[in-house]
Amino acid sequence: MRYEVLVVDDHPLFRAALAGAVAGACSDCEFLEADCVASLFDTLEQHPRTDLVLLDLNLPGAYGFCALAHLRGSRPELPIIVVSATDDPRTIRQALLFGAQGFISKSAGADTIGRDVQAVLRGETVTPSGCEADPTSESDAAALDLAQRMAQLTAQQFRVFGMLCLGRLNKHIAYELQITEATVKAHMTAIMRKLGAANRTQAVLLAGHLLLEPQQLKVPLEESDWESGC
Amino acid sequence: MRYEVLVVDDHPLFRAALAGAVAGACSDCEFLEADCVASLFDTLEQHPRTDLVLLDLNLPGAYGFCALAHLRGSRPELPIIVVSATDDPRTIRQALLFGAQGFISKSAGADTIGRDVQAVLRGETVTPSGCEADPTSESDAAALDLAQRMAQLTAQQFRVFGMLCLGRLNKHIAYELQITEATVKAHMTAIMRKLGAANRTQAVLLAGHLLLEPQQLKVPLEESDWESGC
DNA sequence: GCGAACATTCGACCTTAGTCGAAGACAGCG
DNA sequence: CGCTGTCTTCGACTAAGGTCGAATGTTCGC
Repeated sequence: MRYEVLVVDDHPLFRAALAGAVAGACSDCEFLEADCVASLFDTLEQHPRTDLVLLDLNLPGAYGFCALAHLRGSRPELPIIVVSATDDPRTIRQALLFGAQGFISKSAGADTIGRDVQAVLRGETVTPSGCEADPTSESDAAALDLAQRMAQLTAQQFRVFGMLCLGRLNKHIAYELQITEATVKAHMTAIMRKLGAANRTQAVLLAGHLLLEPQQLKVPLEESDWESGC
Repeated sequence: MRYEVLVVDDHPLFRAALAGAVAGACSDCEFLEADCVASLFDTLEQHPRTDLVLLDLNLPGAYGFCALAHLRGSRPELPIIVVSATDDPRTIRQALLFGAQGFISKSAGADTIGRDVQAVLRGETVTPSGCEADPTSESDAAALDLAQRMAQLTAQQFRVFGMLCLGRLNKHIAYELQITEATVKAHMTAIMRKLGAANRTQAVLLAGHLLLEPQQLKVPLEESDWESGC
Protein backbone atom coordinates (compact mmCIF):
# COMPACT_ATOMS: atom_id res chain seq x y z
CA MET A 1 0.00 0.00 0.00
CA ARG A 2 1.40 3.33 -1.10
CA TYR A 3 0.70 6.44 0.95
CA GLU A 4 0.65 10.08 -0.13
CA VAL A 5 1.75 12.38 2.70
CA LEU A 6 1.52 16.19 2.51
CA VAL A 7 4.08 18.02 4.66
CA VAL A 8 3.13 21.63 5.45
CA ASP A 9 5.76 23.89 7.02
CA ASP A 10 7.31 27.17 5.97
CA HIS A 11 10.89 25.99 6.53
CA PRO A 12 12.17 23.82 3.65
CA LEU A 13 14.81 22.25 5.84
CA PHE A 14 12.31 21.18 8.44
CA ARG A 15 9.99 19.82 5.76
CA ALA A 16 12.80 17.61 4.53
CA ALA A 17 13.67 16.47 8.05
CA LEU A 18 10.05 15.65 8.76
CA ALA A 19 9.71 13.70 5.51
CA GLY A 20 12.92 11.87 6.33
CA ALA A 21 11.66 10.84 9.74
CA VAL A 22 8.45 9.53 8.24
CA ALA A 23 10.27 7.71 5.42
CA GLY A 24 12.40 5.92 7.97
CA ALA A 25 9.35 4.31 9.54
CA CYS A 26 7.18 3.92 6.46
CA SER A 27 9.08 3.00 3.31
CA ASP A 28 6.15 3.29 0.94
CA CYS A 29 5.44 7.00 1.27
CA GLU A 30 5.28 9.60 -1.43
CA PHE A 31 5.74 13.16 -0.19
CA LEU A 32 4.06 16.39 -1.19
CA GLU A 33 5.10 19.74 0.27
CA ALA A 34 3.46 23.09 0.96
CA ASP A 35 4.89 26.19 2.61
CA CYS A 36 1.77 28.22 3.34
CA VAL A 37 -1.97 27.89 3.75
CA ALA A 38 -2.68 28.81 0.14
CA SER A 39 -0.37 26.18 -1.29
CA LEU A 40 -1.71 23.67 1.21
CA PHE A 41 -5.20 23.88 -0.24
CA ASP A 42 -3.89 24.18 -3.81
CA THR A 43 -1.90 20.98 -3.42
CA LEU A 44 -4.82 19.16 -1.86
CA GLU A 45 -6.98 20.12 -4.81
CA GLN A 46 -4.43 18.74 -7.25
CA HIS A 47 -3.92 15.57 -5.18
CA PRO A 48 -7.34 14.66 -3.83
CA ARG A 49 -6.20 11.18 -2.76
CA THR A 50 -3.74 12.42 -0.14
CA ASP A 51 -3.70 10.06 2.87
CA LEU A 52 -2.24 12.28 5.57
CA VAL A 53 -1.35 15.91 6.29
CA LEU A 54 1.45 16.98 8.63
CA LEU A 55 0.47 20.53 9.52
CA ASP A 56 2.63 23.13 11.20
CA LEU A 57 0.62 25.50 13.40
CA ASN A 58 2.72 28.62 12.85
CA LEU A 59 2.14 29.16 9.16
CA PRO A 60 2.33 32.43 7.28
CA GLY A 61 -0.90 33.39 5.58
CA ALA A 62 -3.36 32.39 8.28
CA TYR A 63 -3.55 31.55 11.91
CA GLY A 64 -2.69 27.90 12.34
CA PHE A 65 -5.80 26.82 14.17
CA CYS A 66 -8.01 28.46 11.56
CA ALA A 67 -6.34 26.43 8.84
CA LEU A 68 -6.76 23.28 10.89
CA ALA A 69 -10.43 23.92 11.51
CA HIS A 70 -11.15 24.71 7.90
CA LEU A 71 -9.19 21.72 6.64
CA ARG A 72 -11.17 19.50 8.98
CA GLY A 73 -14.38 21.03 7.68
CA SER A 74 -13.59 20.66 3.99
CA ARG A 75 -12.01 17.19 4.30
CA PRO A 76 -13.61 15.42 7.23
CA GLU A 77 -12.12 12.05 6.32
CA LEU A 78 -8.52 13.22 5.82
CA PRO A 79 -6.24 12.50 8.81
CA ILE A 80 -4.21 15.45 10.12
CA ILE A 81 -1.22 15.41 12.43
CA VAL A 82 -0.38 18.79 13.92
CA VAL A 83 3.31 19.66 14.19
CA SER A 84 4.21 22.54 16.45
CA ALA A 85 7.11 24.11 18.30
CA THR A 86 4.81 25.14 21.14
CA ASP A 87 3.85 21.90 22.81
CA ASP A 88 2.14 22.87 26.04
CA PRO A 89 -0.85 20.74 27.05
CA ARG A 90 -3.33 23.49 26.20
CA THR A 91 -2.12 23.76 22.61
CA ILE A 92 -2.13 20.00 22.20
CA ARG A 93 -5.60 19.65 23.67
CA GLN A 94 -6.92 22.38 21.43
CA ALA A 95 -5.38 20.81 18.33
CA LEU A 96 -7.04 17.49 19.08
CA LEU A 97 -10.26 19.31 19.91
CA PHE A 98 -10.12 20.88 16.46
CA GLY A 99 -10.05 17.46 14.88
CA ALA A 100 -6.38 16.56 14.56
CA GLN A 101 -5.64 12.81 14.74
CA GLY A 102 -2.25 13.36 16.33
CA PHE A 103 0.23 15.88 17.70
CA ILE A 104 3.98 15.92 17.16
CA SER A 105 6.26 18.29 19.03
CA LYS A 106 9.01 19.81 16.92
CA SER A 107 11.46 18.65 19.54
CA ALA A 108 10.40 15.00 19.13
CA GLY A 109 12.83 12.40 17.79
CA ALA A 110 12.53 10.60 14.46
CA ASP A 111 11.46 7.35 16.13
CA THR A 112 8.54 8.97 17.94
CA ILE A 113 7.43 10.73 14.78
CA GLY A 114 7.59 7.55 12.72
CA ARG A 115 5.61 5.59 15.28
CA ASP A 116 2.86 8.20 15.56
CA VAL A 117 2.55 8.60 11.78
CA GLN A 118 2.22 4.84 11.33
CA ALA A 119 -0.47 4.72 13.97
CA VAL A 120 -2.49 7.51 12.37
CA LEU A 121 -2.11 5.94 8.91
CA ARG A 122 -3.58 2.76 10.42
CA GLY A 123 -6.59 4.84 11.39
CA GLU A 124 -5.79 5.38 15.05
CA THR A 125 -5.75 8.66 16.93
CA VAL A 126 -2.65 9.44 18.98
CA THR A 127 -3.37 11.41 22.14
CA PRO A 128 -0.46 12.39 24.38
CA SER A 129 -1.34 11.54 27.95
CA GLY A 130 -2.77 14.35 30.01
CA CYS A 131 -4.12 16.15 26.99
CA GLU A 132 -7.54 14.61 26.59
CA ALA A 133 -10.18 17.09 25.51
CA ASP A 134 -13.14 17.57 27.79
CA PRO A 135 -16.15 18.78 25.78
CA THR A 136 -18.11 19.32 28.97
CA SER A 137 -15.69 22.01 30.15
CA GLU A 138 -16.80 25.49 29.27
CA SER A 139 -13.62 26.62 27.55
CA ASP A 140 -13.32 23.46 25.48
CA ALA A 141 -16.95 23.75 24.42
CA ALA A 142 -16.42 27.35 23.33
CA ALA A 143 -13.32 26.41 21.33
CA LEU A 144 -15.16 23.53 19.72
CA ASP A 145 -18.04 25.79 18.79
CA LEU A 146 -15.66 28.25 17.20
CA ALA A 147 -13.93 25.45 15.30
CA GLN A 148 -17.24 24.31 13.88
CA ARG A 149 -18.09 27.82 12.78
CA MET A 150 -14.71 28.13 11.10
CA ALA A 151 -15.21 24.78 9.37
CA GLN A 152 -18.37 26.06 7.69
CA LEU A 153 -16.45 28.55 5.55
CA THR A 154 -16.19 27.72 1.86
CA ALA A 155 -12.80 27.67 0.13
CA GLN A 156 -13.10 31.16 -1.30
CA GLN A 157 -14.48 32.53 1.95
CA PHE A 158 -11.51 31.09 3.79
CA ARG A 159 -9.11 32.82 1.42
CA VAL A 160 -10.87 36.12 2.08
CA PHE A 161 -10.79 35.40 5.79
CA GLY A 162 -7.06 34.77 5.69
CA MET A 163 -6.40 38.17 4.17
CA LEU A 164 -8.80 39.78 6.61
CA CYS A 165 -6.61 38.38 9.39
CA LEU A 166 -3.71 40.28 7.84
CA GLY A 167 -5.61 43.54 8.15
CA ARG A 168 -6.15 44.00 4.43
CA LEU A 169 -8.79 46.29 2.92
CA ASN A 170 -11.59 44.83 0.82
CA LYS A 171 -10.02 46.62 -2.14
CA HIS A 172 -6.71 44.81 -1.66
CA ILE A 173 -8.38 41.45 -1.19
CA ALA A 174 -10.36 41.98 -4.40
CA TYR A 175 -7.18 42.83 -6.26
CA GLU A 176 -5.35 39.73 -5.03
CA LEU A 177 -8.25 37.38 -5.74
CA GLN A 178 -9.01 39.00 -9.08
CA ILE A 179 -12.63 39.71 -8.23
CA THR A 180 -14.73 42.82 -7.62
CA GLU A 181 -14.86 44.61 -4.33
CA ALA A 182 -18.60 43.91 -4.28
CA THR A 183 -17.87 40.19 -4.30
CA VAL A 184 -15.40 40.50 -1.46
CA LYS A 185 -18.05 42.32 0.54
CA ALA A 186 -20.53 39.54 -0.14
CA HIS A 187 -18.03 36.96 1.10
CA MET A 188 -17.29 39.13 4.10
CA THR A 189 -20.97 39.23 5.01
CA ALA A 190 -21.17 35.44 4.74
CA ILE A 191 -18.01 35.01 6.85
CA MET A 192 -19.31 37.25 9.62
CA ARG A 193 -22.66 35.43 9.60
CA LYS A 194 -21.01 32.04 9.92
CA LEU A 195 -18.56 33.14 12.61
CA GLY A 196 -21.21 35.08 14.50
CA ALA A 197 -19.42 38.42 14.32
CA ALA A 198 -21.10 41.80 13.81
CA ASN A 199 -18.24 43.34 11.84
CA ARG A 200 -14.78 42.54 10.52
CA THR A 201 -13.07 43.67 13.70
CA GLN A 202 -14.98 41.12 15.76
CA ALA A 203 -14.21 38.44 13.18
CA VAL A 204 -10.50 39.14 13.60
CA LEU A 205 -10.89 39.08 17.37
CA LEU A 206 -12.55 35.68 17.19
CA ALA A 207 -9.65 34.34 15.14
CA GLY A 208 -7.18 35.82 17.62
CA HIS A 209 -8.98 34.27 20.55
CA LEU A 210 -8.38 30.85 19.05
CA LEU A 211 -4.80 31.22 20.21
CA LEU A 212 -5.26 32.83 23.60
CA GLU A 213 -6.18 31.78 27.07
CA PRO A 214 -9.57 30.08 27.01
CA GLN A 215 -10.93 32.55 29.54
CA GLN A 216 -10.56 35.31 27.00
CA LEU A 217 -12.68 33.36 24.54
CA LYS A 218 -15.80 35.20 25.61
CA VAL A 219 -16.69 37.75 22.98
CA PRO A 220 -19.91 39.73 23.09
CA LEU A 221 -21.51 38.52 19.89
CA GLU A 222 -24.99 39.79 20.55
CA GLU A 223 -25.62 43.49 20.88
CA SER A 224 -26.83 42.97 24.42
CA ASP A 225 -24.29 44.42 26.81
CA TRP A 226 -23.78 48.01 25.85
CA GLU A 227 -23.58 48.96 29.49
CA SER A 228 -21.15 46.19 30.45
CA GLY A 229 -18.39 48.63 31.37
CA CYS A 230 -15.75 46.49 33.02
CA MET B 1 7.31 54.56 56.24
CA ARG B 2 3.78 53.84 55.08
CA TYR B 3 3.20 52.32 51.66
CA GLU B 4 0.12 52.49 49.44
CA VAL B 5 -0.25 49.32 47.37
CA LEU B 6 -2.86 48.94 44.60
CA VAL B 7 -3.96 45.35 43.96
CA VAL B 8 -5.53 44.78 40.53
CA ASP B 9 -7.30 41.49 39.86
CA ASP B 10 -10.83 40.62 38.85
CA HIS B 11 -11.27 38.00 41.57
CA PRO B 12 -12.04 39.58 44.98
CA LEU B 13 -10.85 36.49 46.82
CA PHE B 14 -7.49 36.52 45.10
CA ARG B 15 -7.11 40.24 45.73
CA ALA B 16 -7.58 39.59 49.42
CA ALA B 17 -5.12 36.69 49.41
CA LEU B 18 -2.55 38.79 47.59
CA ALA B 19 -2.99 41.68 50.01
CA GLY B 20 -2.68 39.24 52.91
CA ALA B 21 0.59 37.85 51.59
CA VAL B 22 2.00 41.34 51.22
CA ALA B 23 0.76 42.43 54.64
CA GLY B 24 2.56 39.46 56.18
CA ALA B 25 5.91 40.73 54.96
CA CYS B 26 5.31 44.46 55.12
CA SER B 27 3.27 45.56 58.10
CA ASP B 28 2.98 49.19 57.11
CA CYS B 29 0.94 48.78 53.93
CA GLU B 30 -2.34 50.37 53.01
CA PHE B 31 -4.24 48.53 50.27
CA LEU B 32 -6.28 49.81 47.37
CA GLU B 33 -8.14 47.48 45.02
CA ALA B 34 -9.29 47.51 41.40
CA ASP B 35 -11.07 44.82 39.40
CA CYS B 36 -10.63 46.07 35.84
CA VAL B 37 -8.52 48.36 33.73
CA ALA B 38 -10.96 51.25 34.04
CA SER B 39 -11.03 51.17 37.83
CA LEU B 40 -7.26 50.74 37.86
CA PHE B 41 -6.74 54.10 36.22
CA ASP B 42 -9.59 55.72 38.14
CA THR B 43 -8.08 54.64 41.44
CA LEU B 44 -4.64 55.84 40.44
CA GLU B 45 -6.06 59.23 39.62
CA GLN B 46 -7.69 59.48 43.04
CA HIS B 47 -4.57 58.22 44.80
CA PRO B 48 -1.64 59.73 42.93
CA ARG B 49 0.84 58.82 45.64
CA THR B 50 0.48 55.07 45.22
CA ASP B 51 3.83 53.31 45.77
CA LEU B 52 3.26 50.00 44.00
CA VAL B 53 0.83 48.24 41.66
CA LEU B 54 0.25 44.49 41.65
CA LEU B 55 -1.22 43.90 38.20
CA ASP B 56 -2.95 40.77 36.96
CA LEU B 57 -2.38 40.15 33.25
CA ASN B 58 -5.75 38.58 32.47
CA LEU B 59 -8.03 41.49 33.15
CA PRO B 60 -11.45 42.13 31.68
CA GLY B 61 -11.66 45.38 29.76
CA ALA B 62 -8.33 45.28 27.95
CA TYR B 63 -5.55 42.96 27.07
CA GLY B 64 -3.18 42.73 30.01
CA PHE B 65 0.00 43.71 28.24
CA CYS B 66 -1.69 46.77 26.76
CA ALA B 67 -2.63 47.95 30.23
CA LEU B 68 0.90 47.32 31.46
CA ALA B 69 2.45 49.26 28.60
CA HIS B 70 0.09 52.17 29.01
CA LEU B 71 0.53 52.28 32.77
CA ARG B 72 4.29 52.35 32.30
CA GLY B 73 3.89 55.17 29.80
CA SER B 74 1.63 57.33 31.97
CA ARG B 75 3.46 56.66 35.26
CA PRO B 76 7.10 55.97 34.43
CA GLU B 77 8.20 56.20 38.05
CA LEU B 78 5.52 53.92 39.54
CA PRO B 79 6.78 50.36 40.25
CA ILE B 80 4.64 47.54 38.84
CA ILE B 81 4.71 43.88 39.72
CA VAL B 82 2.91 41.64 37.25
CA VAL B 83 0.87 38.80 38.70
CA SER B 84 -0.17 36.07 36.30
CA ALA B 85 -1.41 32.51 36.18
CA THR B 86 0.56 31.86 33.01
CA ASP B 87 4.19 31.89 34.10
CA ASP B 88 6.16 30.56 31.16
CA PRO B 89 9.53 32.27 30.54
CA ARG B 90 8.24 34.07 27.47
CA THR B 91 5.41 35.76 29.35
CA ILE B 92 7.75 36.72 32.19
CA ARG B 93 10.37 38.09 29.83
CA GLN B 94 7.77 40.09 27.98
CA ALA B 95 6.34 41.53 31.19
CA LEU B 96 9.79 42.72 32.28
CA LEU B 97 10.44 43.98 28.77
CA PHE B 98 7.29 46.07 29.06
CA GLY B 99 8.67 47.75 32.14
CA ALA B 100 7.46 45.66 35.07
CA GLN B 101 9.77 45.69 38.08
CA GLY B 102 8.85 42.17 39.09
CA PHE B 103 6.84 39.05 38.23
CA ILE B 104 4.87 36.88 40.61
CA SER B 105 3.37 33.59 39.55
CA LYS B 106 -0.13 32.95 40.89
CA SER B 107 1.13 29.64 42.16
CA ALA B 108 3.82 31.29 44.30
CA GLY B 109 3.74 31.07 48.09
CA ALA B 110 3.12 33.97 50.47
CA ASP B 111 6.79 34.09 51.52
CA THR B 112 8.04 34.47 47.95
CA ILE B 113 5.48 37.16 47.24
CA GLY B 114 6.36 39.07 50.40
CA ARG B 115 10.06 38.94 49.66
CA ASP B 116 9.66 40.15 46.06
CA VAL B 117 7.31 42.96 47.05
CA GLN B 118 9.73 44.19 49.70
CA ALA B 119 12.57 44.15 47.20
CA VAL B 120 10.61 46.17 44.64
CA LEU B 121 9.48 48.64 47.30
CA ARG B 122 13.17 49.14 48.11
CA GLY B 123 13.65 50.13 44.51
CA GLU B 124 15.08 46.88 43.20
CA THR B 125 13.94 44.93 40.14
CA VAL B 126 13.25 41.24 40.63
CA THR B 127 14.10 39.13 37.60
CA PRO B 128 13.47 35.37 37.75
CA SER B 129 16.53 33.56 36.46
CA GLY B 130 16.46 32.56 32.82
CA CYS B 131 14.05 35.32 31.91
CA GLU B 132 16.35 38.20 31.16
CA ALA B 133 15.17 40.31 28.25
CA ASP B 134 17.49 40.59 25.28
CA PRO B 135 16.82 43.85 23.42
CA THR B 136 19.17 42.79 20.66
CA SER B 137 16.96 39.83 19.70
CA GLU B 138 14.57 40.62 16.91
CA SER B 139 11.39 39.49 18.63
CA ASP B 140 12.19 41.31 21.86
CA ALA B 141 12.98 44.47 19.92
CA ALA B 142 9.66 44.26 18.10
CA ALA B 143 7.76 43.76 21.35
CA LEU B 144 9.59 46.66 22.95
CA ASP B 145 8.79 48.88 19.99
CA LEU B 146 5.12 47.99 20.24
CA ALA B 147 5.15 48.65 23.98
CA GLN B 148 6.57 52.11 23.41
CA ARG B 149 3.90 52.86 20.82
CA MET B 150 1.21 51.72 23.25
CA ALA B 151 2.69 53.88 25.99
CA GLN B 152 2.23 57.00 23.86
CA LEU B 153 -1.56 56.77 24.05
CA THR B 154 -3.28 59.35 26.22
CA ALA B 155 -5.74 58.30 28.90
CA GLN B 156 -8.82 58.93 26.77
CA GLN B 157 -7.25 57.32 23.75
CA PHE B 158 -6.50 54.24 25.82
CA ARG B 159 -10.13 54.01 26.90
CA VAL B 160 -11.20 54.15 23.26
CA PHE B 161 -8.57 51.57 22.40
CA GLY B 162 -9.85 49.23 25.07
CA MET B 163 -13.34 49.26 23.62
CA LEU B 164 -11.95 48.88 20.14
CA CYS B 165 -10.33 45.65 21.35
CA LEU B 166 -13.80 44.46 22.31
CA GLY B 167 -15.03 44.95 18.75
CA ARG B 168 -17.28 47.90 19.56
CA LEU B 169 -18.59 50.35 16.97
CA ASN B 170 -17.55 54.00 17.14
CA LYS B 171 -21.18 54.76 17.92
CA HIS B 172 -21.15 52.50 20.99
CA ILE B 173 -17.85 53.89 22.20
CA ALA B 174 -19.18 57.43 21.86
CA TYR B 175 -22.26 56.48 23.88
CA GLU B 176 -20.24 54.91 26.67
CA LEU B 177 -17.76 57.78 26.90
CA GLN B 178 -20.48 60.41 26.59
CA ILE B 179 -18.87 62.10 23.61
CA THR B 180 -19.71 62.55 19.94
CA GLU B 181 -18.96 59.95 17.32
CA ALA B 182 -16.82 62.56 15.57
CA THR B 183 -14.61 62.74 18.65
CA VAL B 184 -14.24 58.99 18.82
CA LYS B 185 -13.15 59.03 15.20
CA ALA B 186 -10.56 61.69 15.97
CA HIS B 187 -9.20 59.56 18.82
CA MET B 188 -9.22 56.54 16.56
CA THR B 189 -7.12 58.37 13.99
CA ALA B 190 -4.63 59.35 16.68
CA ILE B 191 -4.49 55.79 18.03
CA MET B 192 -3.83 54.30 14.61
CA ARG B 193 -1.14 56.89 13.94
CA LYS B 194 0.64 56.14 17.20
CA LEU B 195 0.39 52.38 16.82
CA GLY B 196 1.35 52.48 13.15
CA ALA B 197 -1.83 50.82 11.88
CA ALA B 198 -3.67 51.72 8.70
CA ASN B 199 -7.15 50.92 10.04
CA ARG B 200 -8.89 49.64 13.15
CA THR B 201 -8.55 46.03 12.15
CA GLN B 202 -4.77 46.30 12.03
CA ALA B 203 -4.79 48.07 15.38
CA VAL B 204 -6.66 45.13 16.91
CA LEU B 205 -4.24 42.72 15.27
CA LEU B 206 -1.31 44.57 16.80
CA ALA B 207 -2.87 44.30 20.23
CA GLY B 208 -3.50 40.61 19.69
CA HIS B 209 0.07 40.01 18.62
CA LEU B 210 1.25 41.27 22.00
CA LEU B 211 0.08 37.97 23.39
CA LEU B 212 1.17 35.56 20.70
CA GLU B 213 4.35 33.89 19.60
CA PRO B 214 6.93 36.54 18.82
CA GLN B 215 7.35 35.22 15.28
CA GLN B 216 3.80 36.29 14.51
CA LEU B 217 4.60 39.82 15.58
CA LYS B 218 5.36 40.84 12.03
CA VAL B 219 2.47 42.85 10.67
CA PRO B 220 2.64 44.64 7.33
CA LEU B 221 2.30 48.19 8.52
CA GLU B 222 3.39 49.91 5.34
CA GLU B 223 1.39 49.48 2.18
CA SER B 224 4.39 47.87 0.53
CA ASP B 225 3.67 44.19 0.04
CA TRP B 226 0.45 43.91 -1.88
CA GLU B 227 1.89 41.04 -3.83
CA SER B 228 3.29 39.22 -0.80
CA GLY B 229 0.97 36.26 -1.29
CA CYS B 230 2.35 33.63 1.02
C1' DG C 1 0.60 87.16 32.20
C1' DC C 2 1.96 85.22 27.68
C1' DG C 3 2.99 82.05 24.26
C1' DA C 4 3.88 77.10 23.11
C1' DA C 5 2.62 72.55 23.14
C1' DC C 6 -0.84 69.32 23.67
C1' DA C 7 -5.33 66.93 24.91
C1' DT C 8 -10.01 66.98 23.91
C1' DT C 9 -13.73 68.11 21.40
C1' DC C 10 -16.43 68.62 17.16
C1' DG C 11 -18.51 69.33 12.06
C1' DA C 12 -17.91 68.79 7.14
C1' DC C 13 -16.40 65.81 3.79
C1' DC C 14 -14.82 61.68 1.48
C1' DT C 15 -13.71 56.61 1.72
C1' DT C 16 -14.56 52.09 3.17
C1' DA C 17 -17.63 48.57 4.99
C1' DG C 18 -21.77 45.97 4.91
C1' DT C 19 -26.76 44.64 3.24
C1' DC C 20 -30.03 43.28 -0.15
C1' DG C 21 -31.54 41.41 -4.13
C1' DA C 22 -30.38 38.94 -8.18
C1' DA C 23 -28.00 36.52 -11.84
C1' DG C 24 -25.11 32.74 -13.79
C1' DA C 25 -22.44 28.24 -13.00
C1' DC C 26 -22.43 23.79 -11.36
C1' DA C 27 -23.45 19.81 -8.73
C1' DG C 28 -26.67 16.07 -7.32
C1' DC C 29 -31.23 13.89 -7.66
C1' DG C 30 -35.73 12.20 -9.03
C1' DC D 1 -34.33 16.50 -18.57
C1' DG D 2 -35.77 19.61 -14.99
C1' DC D 3 -35.56 20.74 -10.25
C1' DT D 4 -33.08 22.18 -6.16
C1' DG D 5 -29.49 23.81 -3.52
C1' DT D 6 -25.10 26.02 -3.08
C1' DC D 7 -21.15 28.69 -4.52
C1' DT D 8 -19.61 32.58 -6.76
C1' DT D 9 -20.23 36.72 -8.71
C1' DC D 10 -21.93 41.50 -9.01
C1' DG D 11 -24.49 46.48 -8.72
C1' DA D 12 -27.05 49.69 -6.06
C1' DC D 13 -27.96 51.51 -1.72
C1' DT D 14 -27.23 52.60 3.29
C1' DA D 15 -24.24 52.67 7.34
C1' DA D 16 -19.88 53.04 9.47
C1' DG D 17 -15.08 54.40 9.30
C1' DG D 18 -11.47 57.81 8.73
C1' DT D 19 -9.24 62.58 7.45
C1' DC D 20 -8.85 67.45 7.77
C1' DG D 21 -9.18 71.68 9.78
C1' DA D 22 -10.51 74.26 13.69
C1' DA D 23 -12.12 75.74 18.32
C1' DT D 24 -11.54 75.30 23.29
C1' DG D 25 -9.24 74.41 27.52
C1' DT D 26 -5.02 73.01 30.21
C1' DT D 27 -0.37 72.82 31.53
C1' DC D 28 3.90 74.07 31.09
C1' DG D 29 8.09 77.31 31.18
C1' DC D 30 9.56 82.00 30.21
